[in-house]
Amino acid sequence: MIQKEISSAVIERLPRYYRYLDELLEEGVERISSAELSRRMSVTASQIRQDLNHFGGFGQQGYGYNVQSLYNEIGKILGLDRAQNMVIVGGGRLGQALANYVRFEKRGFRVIGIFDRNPNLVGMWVRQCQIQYVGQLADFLKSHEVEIAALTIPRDEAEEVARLLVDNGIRAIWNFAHVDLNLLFPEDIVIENVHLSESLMRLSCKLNRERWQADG
Amino acid sequence: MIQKEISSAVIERLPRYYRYLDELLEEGVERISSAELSRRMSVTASQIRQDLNHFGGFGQQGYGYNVQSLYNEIGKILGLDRAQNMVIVGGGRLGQALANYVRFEKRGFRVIGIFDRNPNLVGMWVRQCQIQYVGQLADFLKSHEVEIAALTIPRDEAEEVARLLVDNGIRAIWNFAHVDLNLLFPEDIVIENVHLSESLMRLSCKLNRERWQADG
DNA sequence: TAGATTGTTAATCGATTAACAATC
DNA sequence: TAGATTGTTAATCGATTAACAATC
Repeated sequence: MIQKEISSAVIERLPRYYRYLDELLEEGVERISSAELSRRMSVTASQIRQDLNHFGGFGQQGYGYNVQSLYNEIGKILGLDRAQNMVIVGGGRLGQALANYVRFEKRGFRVIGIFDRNPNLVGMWVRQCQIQYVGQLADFLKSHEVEIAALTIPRDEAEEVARLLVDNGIRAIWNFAHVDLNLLFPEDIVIENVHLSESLMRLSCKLNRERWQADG
Repeated sequence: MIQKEISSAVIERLPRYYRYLDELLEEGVERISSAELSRRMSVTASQIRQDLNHFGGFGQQGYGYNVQSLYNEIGKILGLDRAQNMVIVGGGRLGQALANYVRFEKRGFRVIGIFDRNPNLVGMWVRQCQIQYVGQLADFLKSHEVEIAALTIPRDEAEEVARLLVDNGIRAIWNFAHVDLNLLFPEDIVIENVHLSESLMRLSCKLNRERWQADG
């Protein structure tokens, strides 16, 4: 598997390919051409071929792509071919929602700890985990192999906790707090921001523009 | 306010500007130059000026931008200058998390109904709403003015419910289910997808590439 | 072999950045 | 007026699409 420098535009799209391939597998489809996949996903066949070729020839001329092996290959690129431990910091509803999300487990993500600073939440069972006091987080990270942390706490606390996480070996932060953590850490710490309120604003913005266009 | 055709790349960035302007207001900053803002946000000053100019001259030569008025203007573009009602379909933890999220209210989004098909959840209070049975959704939409619906239900049910929503006047769907609803509806229905599992895969993908680069 | 479909190069399109004249 | 900083045009860069030769 040759990896050229892959643009983030391609990385953005990979999980979506993966999802469609998963659906194809469920349907029992064995092979698919870029043209057929392009119809389903409504992107150009050209783009599909370009994207997949970044990783070396997954396809075969005159045949197309084998769904199962393409699925496996993309899974490897996404790092889904191994179990990955994860902690969740912030045991509120959002943290609980993430912990309960069964599908993550199917992808190899395993929540091994949930932490909160609120004593009312500490001790509560969420799926297979009991919420622990956040003061125990550092020790926990030292004694467990975890690279990924989800951060579902308020903005004000996020930076401090993020530093603690990184200082204790966390390599990737799935950040739901409204701070741009990426500006605070060196490049080799992976940050994926999910800013829900910004997403809602985009929705509202598009809706607003619709109204505009309808008016004028 | 002149509105040229605005690229989605710009719309993507607007909420982030809005957030930074909000922070500046909290700090009591009255004016800011594109250069200074560019430092804070770590984007180019050029991009900021280009972006803001899509909407007509918010700035003033030799002075910069007035934080308060720029904040207000962007707020208008984002449609935050008026109250917007919203229903949540799916009363699980994720739906509850969204309903509880206070900050949305600050932005004018008001959750006026939560629905679920699970009888165990029906009747439960979440913030100011009591979860209702999903069978009552259509009637509710007919008798209330709502344009926005958040969809936090499993993939399999999403399409059917989305059709019901659209048939009953919903104009914008904030979609957390793992389906591309945008492929199913005409262009004037606004869809904003939040695919959390894909977000986590991107995180994992970047982490995976880090490891690669470290190795070889 | 003929047909299908990829891999890959070249052309186009759009978005970002640089530069500078306009103007507060 | 002089200095600062925008608005805006032009240049660059990157990503998407089109086209077609390679090959299964």
